[in-house]
Amino acid sequence: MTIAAVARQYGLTPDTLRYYERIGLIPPVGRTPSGIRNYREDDCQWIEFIKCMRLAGLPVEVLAEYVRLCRLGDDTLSQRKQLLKEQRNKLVERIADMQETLRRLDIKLEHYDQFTIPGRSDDTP
Amino acid sequence: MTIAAVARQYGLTPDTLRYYERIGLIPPVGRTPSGIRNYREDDCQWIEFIKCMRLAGLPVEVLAEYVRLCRLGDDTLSQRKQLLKEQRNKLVERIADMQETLRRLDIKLEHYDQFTIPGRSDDTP
DNA sequence: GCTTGACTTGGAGTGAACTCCAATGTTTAT
DNA sequence: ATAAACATTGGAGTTCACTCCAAGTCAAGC
Repeated sequence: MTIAAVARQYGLTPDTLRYYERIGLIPPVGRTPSGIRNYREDDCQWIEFIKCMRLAGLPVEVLAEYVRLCRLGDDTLSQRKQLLKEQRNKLVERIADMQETLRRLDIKLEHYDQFTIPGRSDDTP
Repeated sequence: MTIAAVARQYGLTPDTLRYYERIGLIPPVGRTPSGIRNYREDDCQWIEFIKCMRLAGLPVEVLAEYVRLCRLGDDTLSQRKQLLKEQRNKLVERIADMQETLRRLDIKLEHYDQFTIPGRSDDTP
């Protein structure tokens, strides 16, 4: 799979994929004899995983460290687990913050409803 | 209330508060005769609101626009409502993304448990 | 075999959101 | 009344995460 195809498949750009590889956010990708990246199944797995984690806001630095540990083999299992656990806990906190904000926005919107002419609005046809 | 006191109260820095005011993320704060900011109750309300929204990732540009609309009076009620509704919907999406990621992290962690010596770990004493 | 388009690298540039600094003015405590 | 601590401004610097570019290489179609 070429870089363009992978980029299309995951909604990233080739530049982003090269960047991710450069900083170790995904392991090095194999090349054709002429030096062109040839993405295999498990490269795609990594990309999908990283994309998901990035979407949730995990820092690239932390993810790069995770990838580094994975590449060091089984000796790093507990370090990896620790790293993921930390990120998990931060994520839970951030979700809670966002849910609190959501609650506030909903209250504010309800409040606005009282002052806005109750008729058709843009996303409730 | 001085800028330092407000900063302490909300876990921000004076620099951030000045920055927020400069870019219109909070309405202009009243001054003492000598030009020093004197935060009143409703300045603090704004700061608390903005802090909550920023914590959830709403862009400063959008929040500044919201503040601008608020300061223009009742004519902007429906625009404000529209703005908040959009941000609310994006927030819901982001929360969903993060919950999906959380689910994956939990699965991964469970998986790690199978390979890690089940003994005391750092945060489950 | 030559054009067209995709790929390569290294490095520079961008945008968002702060964060820091210097120079200067003000308040407070001794 | 003077030092220390805190305030002001304008503007420069930082961090994060990309994103773009130039100069060159490679592959596919005609």
